[in-house]
Amino acid sequence: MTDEEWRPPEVLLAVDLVILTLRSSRLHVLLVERGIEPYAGAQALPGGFLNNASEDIAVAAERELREEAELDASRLHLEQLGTYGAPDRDPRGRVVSVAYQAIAPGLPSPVAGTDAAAAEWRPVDDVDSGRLKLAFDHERILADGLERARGKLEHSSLATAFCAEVFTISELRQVYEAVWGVPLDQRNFSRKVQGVPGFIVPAGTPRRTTGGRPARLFRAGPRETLDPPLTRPAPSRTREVTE
Amino acid sequence: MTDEEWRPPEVLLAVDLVILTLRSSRLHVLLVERGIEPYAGAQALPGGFLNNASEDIAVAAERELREEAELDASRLHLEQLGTYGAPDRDPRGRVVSVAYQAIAPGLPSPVAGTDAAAAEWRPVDDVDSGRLKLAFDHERILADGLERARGKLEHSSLATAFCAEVFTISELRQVYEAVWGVPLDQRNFSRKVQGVPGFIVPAGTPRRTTGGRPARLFRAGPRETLDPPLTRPAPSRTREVTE
DNA sequence: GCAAAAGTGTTATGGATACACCCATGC
DNA sequence: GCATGGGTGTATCCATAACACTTTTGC
Repeated sequence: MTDEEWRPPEVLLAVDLVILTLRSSRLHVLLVERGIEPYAGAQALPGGFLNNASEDIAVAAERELREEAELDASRLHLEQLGTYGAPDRDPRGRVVSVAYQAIAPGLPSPVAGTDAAAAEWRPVDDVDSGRLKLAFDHERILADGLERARGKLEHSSLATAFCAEVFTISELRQVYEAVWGVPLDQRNFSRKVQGVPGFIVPAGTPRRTTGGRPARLFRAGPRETLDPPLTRPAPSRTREVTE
Repeated sequence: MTDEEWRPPEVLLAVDLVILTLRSSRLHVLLVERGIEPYAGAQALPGGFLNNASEDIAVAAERELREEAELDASRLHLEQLGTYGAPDRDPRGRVVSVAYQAIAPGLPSPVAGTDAAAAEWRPVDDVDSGRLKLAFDHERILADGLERARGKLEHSSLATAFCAEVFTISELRQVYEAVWGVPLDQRNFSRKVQGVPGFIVPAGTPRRTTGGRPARLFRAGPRETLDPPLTRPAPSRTREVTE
């Protein structure tokens, strides 16, 4: 406020990405092996600094998504997760990181590409259980991203972002089961999602058989917020009531 | 990645505050009149730049809360809302703002103080309806904060942050009615909140009469997440189903 | 025919709503 | 006593959960 000579301090602004996907019914996150110090050799979330002083933060997130993961931001869900700016989080100096969360459909090949050679899909369980350590405060960022995803499945159509453009209800259910970590009744789930207007809409030819009756195909509907929501089973609740 | 000579750009980091409270059953936000350009004379959210390069962002938010609103961060709810960094959001240059949301109990006097002379509580309706214009992108920040608050009332104990240390169930209900903008049945609400274990706990002498039977007093319980949640009535849902 | 996966029907239960009714205080 | 606000009881309704059953394919 009182600015005679005083000038506000400048900081370095970085963008980090929590990119989640489903591979063989398990939740995975994209990690890169760091090539330079600090934390050289450690696993970290993809990310980087702003390109120049006039680059928009969201644009920088899309650029990193393209450069490090070879993913097209216009084809997947991307939202801001939070900003992490503890003074000592990066030994190089004052780096403030804006974390973004991306949800990608399951992809056939990992990310074998040009610039993204170091990137690999890792099961989130490996990080959760402590088997895999991440650089900086990236474990916290990932944890926040997972928590956000779990919550958003209930109230938003985020789950369809894990699926290909057309998908079956079973595939959608597997998303919920993987992210929530609970089994769901296939029959009730089917009716429930179809009961939410605008969540999923039928998509053409019901053919994609894996040995049983072919499932009908759907694609994501226009609705972003689910009403009524899909409530996840609450083991904690029933336990507490019994006592 | 390829850093021969290249250095990442630096940005100015600001903190803005969405401070909400309840005054005479209406939701208010704290606004300050800007004294300097840009937007001199306009209403804006309280906020400011980092003090120095090693100040933590959350600490800066607490400091602004103290300086501009004379509120003690340790006594109220404070959480990060989001980061706003469009390149053209501030004509002075590249300013990235980390927005924080604070919830304060209704206070007797507004904020008549020393440094916070320019701060005033304003009904959020005045901004919502367009009667009151805000500087920068602060209308969007406020809108995001309101949306966040509305959602969090359902799943968290945020509502108690609007109340004094001890409060009646009616007072708590008024919080929900003001933030959601809907009337709630006093009797069902009473049972519902008491049915959530750990949400509110009895607090001593039931005395605070305004002409009727004295209400029992409560204080916030240990629980942060509500299980089961308090669902808000959905007028949109019933309307859409009928059509 | 048989296995496998998808989809439909039915029922019991529990929570939410919408009330009527009772309680405790000030005046 | 009576007005005023706080608290409890209860019937109805509807969404959910649990499960049996039918349908449609590949082999």
